[in-house]
Amino acid sequence: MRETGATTSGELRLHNLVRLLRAVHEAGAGATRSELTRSLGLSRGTAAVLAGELANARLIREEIARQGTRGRPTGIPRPHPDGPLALAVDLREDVWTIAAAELGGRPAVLERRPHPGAPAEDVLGPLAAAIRRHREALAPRSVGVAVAAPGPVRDGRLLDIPHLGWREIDVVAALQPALLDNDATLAGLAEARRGALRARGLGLHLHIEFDLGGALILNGNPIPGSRGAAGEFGHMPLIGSDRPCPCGATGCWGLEVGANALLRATGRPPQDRPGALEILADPAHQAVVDQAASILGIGISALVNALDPEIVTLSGLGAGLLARSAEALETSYQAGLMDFRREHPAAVVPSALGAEATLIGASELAFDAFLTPAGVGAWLAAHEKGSAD
Amino acid sequence: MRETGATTSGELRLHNLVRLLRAVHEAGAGATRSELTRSLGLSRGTAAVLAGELANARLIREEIARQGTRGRPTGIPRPHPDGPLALAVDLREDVWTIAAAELGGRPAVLERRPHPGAPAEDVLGPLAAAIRRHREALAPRSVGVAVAAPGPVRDGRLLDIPHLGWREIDVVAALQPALLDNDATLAGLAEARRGALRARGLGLHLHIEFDLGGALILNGNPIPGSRGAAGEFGHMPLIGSDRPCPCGATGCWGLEVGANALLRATGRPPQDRPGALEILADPAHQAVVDQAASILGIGISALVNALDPEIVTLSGLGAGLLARSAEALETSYQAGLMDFRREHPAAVVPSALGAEATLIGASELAFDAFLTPAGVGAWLAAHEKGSAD
DNA sequence: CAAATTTGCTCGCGCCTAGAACATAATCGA
DNA sequence: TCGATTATGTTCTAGGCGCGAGCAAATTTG
Repeated sequence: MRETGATTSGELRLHNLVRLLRAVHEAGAGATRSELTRSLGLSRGTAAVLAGELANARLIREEIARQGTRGRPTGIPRPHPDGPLALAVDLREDVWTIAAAELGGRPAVLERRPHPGAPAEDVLGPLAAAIRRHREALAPRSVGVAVAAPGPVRDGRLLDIPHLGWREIDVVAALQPALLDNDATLAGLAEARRGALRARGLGLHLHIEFDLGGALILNGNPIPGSRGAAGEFGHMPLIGSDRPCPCGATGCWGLEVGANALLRATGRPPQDRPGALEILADPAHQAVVDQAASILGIGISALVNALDPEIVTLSGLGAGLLARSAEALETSYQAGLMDFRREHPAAVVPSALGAEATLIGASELAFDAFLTPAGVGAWLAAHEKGSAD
Repeated sequence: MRETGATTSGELRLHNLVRLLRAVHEAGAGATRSELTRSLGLSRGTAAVLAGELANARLIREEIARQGTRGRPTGIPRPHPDGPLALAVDLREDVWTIAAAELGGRPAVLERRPHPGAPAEDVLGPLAAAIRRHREALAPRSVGVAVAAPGPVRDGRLLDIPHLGWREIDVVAALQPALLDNDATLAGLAEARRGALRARGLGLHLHIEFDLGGALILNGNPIPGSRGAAGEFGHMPLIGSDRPCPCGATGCWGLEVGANALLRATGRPPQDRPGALEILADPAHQAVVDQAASILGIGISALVNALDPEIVTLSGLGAGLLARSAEALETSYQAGLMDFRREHPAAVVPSALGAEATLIGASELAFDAFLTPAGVGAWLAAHEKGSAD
């Protein structure tokens, strides 16, 4: 999806426009036109034409760079203030959030509402209405909607959230024009584009809440499952447990790491996220935290052995476990590695984005669909008559 | 590596030449020029120019199609009989094989020799000499050498084979111009290009001998590890064992599936490959085979849960376990899956290529490096003065 | 044997990018 | 303070590329 690959000389122009616009999106601002020209391997003449065309279509706006270097000052192409917006939706078990992001920018929250959780129609109906309202308010600037959901997603449409009783809910049909993916996968995507996995070849992101999921990231893109349900890394029997998992399998290691593991070990009832955070913060429960961190280390070592990522990032409770119990995690991680990996083991680091990650990932997903010859081409066709500002 | 992506109109020609040549390589023969023209989205005029240029450079030769359809007969572009050759080397613990492959063709064995196994210099020295000899004999047709090795490979250069005492052997330096990868990974690559993983989105290949390795294949390409050592799927503690593994970790499930597991369960000494094959073929040892197959099923289910491949292929002993004990494998595989995966579980099938797979994979690796703008461009530059035949 | 069909071939057109030449606007150095 | 230097934007021409229309060629069909 990131490599376009032109075939005809006509497609070439669109291909290079997309490359330039994508570079602006990735850099946010911060990159000058001359830097972009060089890094994309274009001639100055071509770059001028492309930048002019993007500016004309209100996709970018060039500002003069305040600089200390010699020579004629170059421009800094920035996302245009009237440019495209992606709508990012973070759907959680008890609340949803709608945000809008400009190219290269962070999503800004438009609306956040608690919801009843079940039945699914009572959640998705109002959410669909809210999305429609915001889409209409943002009118021609909106170029796509992407939704992050807290459960396995299949075929880009169907969502399961077992403990809410959601079974094969067709979220895309309910929300109409929308892209859908798992929240952990999208947190990984965000990390790949804007966080610690940026510019890395192969990276592994693990997101821990009640469940343990994530994404394997290759060159900035999550490896997609054949049915869109990859990254369920928590559902492997890595620790010889025979505890049944709500997923239907047995002994999943994610059961011993997630929020419910902390609650169980301290005798609290399950499904209490604030409670889990309390335990994580409470020095009196260090042993419980150490135990979860140790098992996390085992799981990470198994995945590093198998997949050989360059770096592993942790978000959600995973970041907390790493912060509070780095030693236990590191010890079991090292012990589980193959000998030849111990010399240069993949670094295990916390996510750089925190709670914002899922919204960022959703907006990246929406912009990925836009930043293609088809998407940009459609925008250009709609804006080409508009002259320069 | 497969998507080139032209930027200038000059690169466009090379890009399309590579696309066409790659299509011929993938189809072997069997595809007519008009079919290729359509599937590549070219106009007839452009296709004529491209085909002419490739024929002129002795990369393809067009033969007239014997056909029953109406209309003017189209040509069948075949690899040129004087076209490029890839040298594929299968380096095993006790023997090496050198083979040569044409575009789109199977490797033909040139030389096979047993070797002492250790020290590494005594193996690689004569092998390097043999490769050099064959390269010189094939003179200008040879476009690359790729080596499949039976152990983890790091950084594309370093090879470990613990039980032969090979530690961080720089195979590439010893064999000079050569690409190196793990045999299981290359078997997976072969399966992806010429076998059961062909035209699949995400596939998983597992190769079982003494060790259990493989490759995760996305759109025909193995996911590369950050240090080139991905696919060591056997080294995860999936079954609660505490058996130490020669790799340095503990409880690796590959230990209970590979050749040594069969030998151990029947009281035989380890490292006896023919012995393991005997056990696999002997109905008296069905229970032992069932046990290994059952554990294989557990491992596959864990990997399917985590990675969501469309299909899983098995080679080496894995194909034998599937053939001899499909029921035990299937039972534990199903039991280990997450509920929502059981509806359409990834199919588990034997490799379509058998023992030839590693050589095929090595030749694909060598041709992958050639079938790029740089590789084909260099060949064209060397052959452009030569007129048509 | 003629009509129909499919494909190959040739050529002009529009489009694209590179690169050279020039213009512009900053810093540097005396 | 002011020319020299440097880096970049702008303009324009030249060279290439693929498309597509029109025509030629070769086979099947009836």
